[in-house]
Amino acid sequence: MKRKVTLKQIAKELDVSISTVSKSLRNSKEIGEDTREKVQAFAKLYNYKPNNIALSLKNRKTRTIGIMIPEIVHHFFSKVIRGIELIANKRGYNVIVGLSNESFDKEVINMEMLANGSIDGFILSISKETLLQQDYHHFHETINQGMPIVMFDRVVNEVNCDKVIVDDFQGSKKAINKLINSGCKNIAIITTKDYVNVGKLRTQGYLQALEENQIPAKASLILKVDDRLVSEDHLEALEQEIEQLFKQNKKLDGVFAVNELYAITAMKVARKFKKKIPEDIQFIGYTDGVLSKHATPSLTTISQHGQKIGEKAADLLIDKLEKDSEDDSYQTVIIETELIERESTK
Amino acid sequence: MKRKVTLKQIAKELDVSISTVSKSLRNSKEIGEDTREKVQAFAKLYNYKPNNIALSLKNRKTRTIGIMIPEIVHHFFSKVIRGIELIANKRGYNVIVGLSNESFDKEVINMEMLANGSIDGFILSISKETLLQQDYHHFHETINQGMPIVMFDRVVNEVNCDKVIVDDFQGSKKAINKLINSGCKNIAIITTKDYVNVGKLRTQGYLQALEENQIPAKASLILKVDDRLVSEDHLEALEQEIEQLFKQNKKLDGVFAVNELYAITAMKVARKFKKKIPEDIQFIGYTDGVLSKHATPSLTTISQHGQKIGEKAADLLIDKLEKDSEDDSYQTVIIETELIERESTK
DNA sequence: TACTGCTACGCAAACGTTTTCGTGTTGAAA
DNA sequence: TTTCAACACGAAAACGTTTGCGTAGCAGTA
Repeated sequence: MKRKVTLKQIAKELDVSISTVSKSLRNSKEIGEDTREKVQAFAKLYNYKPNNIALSLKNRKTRTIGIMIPEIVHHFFSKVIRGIELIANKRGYNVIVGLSNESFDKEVINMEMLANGSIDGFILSISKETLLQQDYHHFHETINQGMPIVMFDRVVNEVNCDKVIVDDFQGSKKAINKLINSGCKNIAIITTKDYVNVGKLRTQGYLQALEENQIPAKASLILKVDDRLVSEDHLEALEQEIEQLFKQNKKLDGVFAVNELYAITAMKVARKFKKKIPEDIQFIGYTDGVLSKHATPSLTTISQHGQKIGEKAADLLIDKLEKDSEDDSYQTVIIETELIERESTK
Repeated sequence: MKRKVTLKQIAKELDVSISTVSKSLRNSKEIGEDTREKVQAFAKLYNYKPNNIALSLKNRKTRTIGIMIPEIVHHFFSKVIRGIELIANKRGYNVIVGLSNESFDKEVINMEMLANGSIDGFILSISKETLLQQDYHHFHETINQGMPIVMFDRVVNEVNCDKVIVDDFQGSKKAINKLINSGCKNIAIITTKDYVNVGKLRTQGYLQALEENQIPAKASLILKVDDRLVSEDHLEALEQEIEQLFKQNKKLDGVFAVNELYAITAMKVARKFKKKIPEDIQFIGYTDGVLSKHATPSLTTISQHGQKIGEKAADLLIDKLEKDSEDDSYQTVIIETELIERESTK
């Protein structure tokens, strides 16, 4: 086992100074041609690569981006990571991942752990618990220390930073308009409690679309599910809530769900009620994932373009990192949604 | 914006030496009680946290684990990451993620990038291209530099390191035995080309199970799909190949597929052929993912326990990192598979 | 007084780089 | 012969830590 070779070792071996070696490798013309070549040959032979940690310490830059997300076993988030990694690598950065697991404490601890020199900036999506407690001091402190943050998807007005979001409002409207144009008269929405901002916006889009089409909204058509039911262990509870929705609205002919799982589960309930999809009732989900594509019937969805979100977030962050001027202007980029039509709608 | 405070700044402010500050914070009894308290109070006030990079350089340890996987938008791999992250965090390590995207070159480049001081050890699963080319020099070099590697799932005998694998052979047998016990007489396997080791093992398990039950294997019942068809863009091609399988074997009554997607697609084809599941034909998949759980009918699968694999791999790596003795013994841990019965089998 | 032994602190090296500045050696011009 | 620029290289500081060792000051003892 041979340890990694350092400048010092090369210097000693070739009987020159460390500076000479360093300059030779960086092709400084301060060094004579023969010395330079000799050093370079030796370095290549021993496969010399500069030590990243030493460089980081010297330059006070790590060329590493920290990601903090609530959950990684999730189609949307992993797509975002893929986007971030793609851009980061292309621009010479590495990516370090922290999981908050939807917990406020883990979010705080993980951020502190990474903020002490390990990374140059953050890309993150806020955990549900943090949204609930509305405690954003850790973001403010991080930003205050001069470490830029880019938030995506679950963002919050109280924090001043670059943001990449999906136009949930418009996306939702797009879905409802599609249902209306396909002949639906009684459209329900299955959404989450309001503290998750994206759920709130999607509900608002639903209401607005109805209004614009002179369709009166009915409270019984709005089902706000407790978030904890999204956890895969409480599927039966979720199913029962949706069954209630069907029973209360016999003429239901369209369903818009704010995530895949709700939509798939709703389709299952519809099948139980002997309704034909899409003839009797149509479905649209949100977040284009693997479930939508491979369900039977396949599910029409609003795609969020997770990868694009990641790419944009990474570009925003790296731009800020590499701009020397410290401007305090922040932008919010909106990634357009897209309606992907499949078999669950006419 | 206030930059992070350093020992030097505290020292200057309190008019003591840097060493005094450092020792005070580490509660060295070399330092007098009053000085110690003064320094600690000041440090707390300014929220001093030691700089990780400086520590890494000094200790020649980063307390960071590098993960290199072929793909992150993948239920199995993200579960593994979750397992790694869980253990790593618990034991005070961070996790840095590299994606090979199934490419040999990216795997090599990414590994070199991380190996230069950024991490203490690797946990990885080999890319398909690397498996195809059988070029493992980058693994050998990394290990030679004294950086431990733990491989999982897609491993290879040629590299000497700790490994965590699934008992694909037994898992596959488990599945086939289940089908046989449920009355299947003509069981097909949908698998990948042999260069992916896990596909090969699963095929062997299939053959062995048949043999043990005195059922002759038939070549027409073994469908080896080109891997590129797993990419979601070639679903029709995949579907056609499976249709061929059905046409050639009219009495087909059981299908074992080495991944979720193949299984789901096969069920779709069966439905097209008006076969009832599980009455006329039964299905078992491999890799328990979100598709299996929410398909209709839900799919019986062999679960690989991705999270456990990640946890075990992380424990193995950290154990090796923290053991000072340099023992050259490597172990291969086998994670048991589990048959999860759902609606696609009787 | 002279010595011993604490206590409480500072100095400096080390981790591996990069970079600024200084300097010894040439050869040529004055 | 002196002077000077050009060349080729080395010394040292800096990034932020930790730690072994040296030492000034002081009290106690012989």
